Amino acid sequence: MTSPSEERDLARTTRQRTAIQQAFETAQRPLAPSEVLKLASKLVPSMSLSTVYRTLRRMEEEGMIAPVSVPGEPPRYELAHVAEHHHHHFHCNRCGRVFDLVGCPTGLSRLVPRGFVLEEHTLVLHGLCAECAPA
Amino acid sequence: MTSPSEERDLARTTRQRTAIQQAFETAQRPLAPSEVLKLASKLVPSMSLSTVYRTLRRMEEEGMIAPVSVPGEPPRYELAHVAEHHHHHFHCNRCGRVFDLVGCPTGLSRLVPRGFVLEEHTLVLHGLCAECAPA
DNA sequence: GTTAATGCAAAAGCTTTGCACGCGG
DNA sequence: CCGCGTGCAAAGCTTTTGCATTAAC
Repeated sequence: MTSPSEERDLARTTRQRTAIQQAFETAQRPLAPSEVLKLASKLVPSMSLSTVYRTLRRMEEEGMIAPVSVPGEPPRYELAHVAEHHHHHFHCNRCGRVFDLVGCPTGLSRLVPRGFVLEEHTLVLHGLCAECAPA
Repeated sequence: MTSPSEERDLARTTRQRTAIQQAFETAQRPLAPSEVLKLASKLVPSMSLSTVYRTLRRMEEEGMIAPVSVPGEPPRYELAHVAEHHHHHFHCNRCGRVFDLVGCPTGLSRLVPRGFVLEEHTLVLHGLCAECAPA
C-alpha cells in the first residue's frame, strides 16, 4: 500500500490549478463545477469551464478531492482530507448549499435484505441551514 | 376557484400512458426514463422518448410516481404507493439496478448541527444484490 | 367536434473532446 | 526546449420544447 508507483505523471502547478485548490480551501464546503469556476475566476479571470472539468477529474484521480452527490443536485466535490473522515451531508432546501456533517447512523446492516452484500452507504439530510432557519 | 380539488385537468388514458404505468407495475423497482422507454415500447412500439419524459413529469405532478435519485446515477421514478411508506434504496454496484428497502436508521437527529432544521433524509446503500453477490 | 397528447426534430443545458498555442519544469 | 495544460470551439448526452397531426372523450 505504500508503493509510490500508484502516482501518475506529476501534475503541474499552474495558476489555474492553484486557483481551483484555493477555491476549495476557502469555501470549506462541497462545490459544483460552476461554483468552482466562479470562485477560481476571481484569481484567474481567463479560467475556462473545460479547465475546471479537466482539473476536477484529475484531482479526483489523484485523490485530492472526492465527489459528493446530493439527489437531484448537480455533482460536487470536496477536499479529500475532509472526505477521509467518513461523514455525510446536509442540503439546505432554501439556499441550496451543502454542508458537512459529523457522525453516522447506526443499524444500517439490518436494512439489508438476505443475500445482499452491503459495501457502502450514502446519507443526505435535507432541511434548513442555520442561516436559513427562522429565528 | 376552478376546481374543487387540487387536481389539474384530468389526464387522458392513452395507450402510451397505460404502457408506462404497466412498466412500473411490472418492474417492481425504480426505473430511469430510458428503462421506461424500453419496457413501454414492448406494448407501444411507436413510443417516443419525449412522451416518456412528459408523462413521467405529469405523473409526478399528479402524485402517481415519486422521484428516486441515487448519487451518480440518472434520475429514476417509482410508484407513489411504494414511496408513501417511508423507505430507502439499495443500489447494486454490479448490475446497476436499484431495489427498495424496508426500515430506516435511527439517531439521525443527533447528526444535525445546532441551528439547523431537519426536514427529510435520503439514504442509499450500495453493494451487491442477491443475484450479483458471490454464492 | 374539441382539445389534450403524441411524435418528430430542433433547441437547450451540462460535460467531454480535438487541436494549436503558451507556460511550467 | 519539451511536453503538459489551457482556451476555444465543436461534439455528445440527456432533457426540454415547438409544432403539426392523431386520438381521447
